[in-house]
Amino acid sequence: MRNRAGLETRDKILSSAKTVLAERGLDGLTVKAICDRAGIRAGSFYNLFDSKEQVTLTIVREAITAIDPDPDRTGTDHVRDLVEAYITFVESQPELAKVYLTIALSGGLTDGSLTQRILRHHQERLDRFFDALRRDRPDLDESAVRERSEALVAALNGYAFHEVLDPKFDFAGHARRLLAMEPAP
Amino acid sequence: MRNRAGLETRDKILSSAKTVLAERGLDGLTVKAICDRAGIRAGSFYNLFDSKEQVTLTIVREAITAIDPDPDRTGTDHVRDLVEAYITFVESQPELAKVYLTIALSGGLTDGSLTQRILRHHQERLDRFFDALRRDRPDLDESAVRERSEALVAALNGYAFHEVLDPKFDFAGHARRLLAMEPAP
DNA sequence: TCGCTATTTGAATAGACACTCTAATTTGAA
DNA sequence: TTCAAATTAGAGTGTCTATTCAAATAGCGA
Repeated sequence: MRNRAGLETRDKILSSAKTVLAERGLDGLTVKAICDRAGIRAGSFYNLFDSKEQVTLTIVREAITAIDPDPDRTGTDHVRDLVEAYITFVESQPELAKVYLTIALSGGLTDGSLTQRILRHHQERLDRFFDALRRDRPDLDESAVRERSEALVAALNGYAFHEVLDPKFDFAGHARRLLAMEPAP
Repeated sequence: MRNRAGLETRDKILSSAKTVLAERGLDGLTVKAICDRAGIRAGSFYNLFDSKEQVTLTIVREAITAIDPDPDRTGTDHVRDLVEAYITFVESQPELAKVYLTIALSGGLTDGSLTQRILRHHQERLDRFFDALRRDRPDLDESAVRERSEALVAALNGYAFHEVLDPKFDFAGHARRLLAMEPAP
């Protein structure tokens, strides 16, 4: 293959960037830090990426894909599946989860393209939960479903947030118990 | 008074810093931006503060106070009061809320002093909710109270997070409905 | 082996940043 | 009014940042 070395370096950069992001946060994600950890020089970095932002964007895209697997199955999944998918994501890739939350909050980069992307994804996720809950609970009217799905997504994000602050937090347990919550009469 | 002018400038700096924080986020909070908006030069800034971090710390301390008013009343307040205090904070100072969440997540500054402070505050807040809920619900055993107060605080943070992402979100409504939630039988 | 291209290097650039310092100015107390 | 202290201005420092580029090197296909 003609450009095998380049692809390998590309992978090294992405994985090193994820590590740096997890250890030092979005602020600590400098080109120098990425290159040092990947064992390359800045020149190689810019041979493979046009900008640092492109790297961050790639990582966020990966996080989005991990949070919402099988987007094609929209229209057939149940709330339980969506919750389990989120649990799997947060537990298997906690640093990616942290990055997602961080960027969502801090607004990302200069031109806001990351924020745009995350907001769009956020809206799609809301819709997907709404559809699934509607299917699971035909006894509720639309506004009740809307309200509950919003509350559910928000609480899930809150639990993820809490888990980042306090790793002893039983994220999976709390997330699953959410499914059984009912408004008191 | 001998140093009235200095105190006035100090106030100008703090309020301008809060505005900048609201408009440009933690990344956009530069000494230059603060001074430009306050109509002063960097020299005056450093006459009144030792570092930029000191300003950020002051603002975060203010946020913490706003989230948890009357810390002396710990031991007498009810869950409803705590929730209402949080609603008031998030609705009246949304950008301060955002800063609080951002710093909690991203780790804040160089030496992590802000993060330490926020983590400590976070733990105190958990304890306060725990105490209040125990008082409000003597019918529940301790582990159930622990679990519920954790879930409540996490969900509140999640709702605040959600509100930052989507300003149309009915934060207050959802937060109040949390109080009425019960695990299904 | 040769040649071409992909890749890497290492130095250089330009801008932003927090922060410092000295000299000028303002201000309040006497 | 006088004067010393408080305050401010404004230029300057050094460090860090992302990014560029010409030149050196490496490695694949023929």
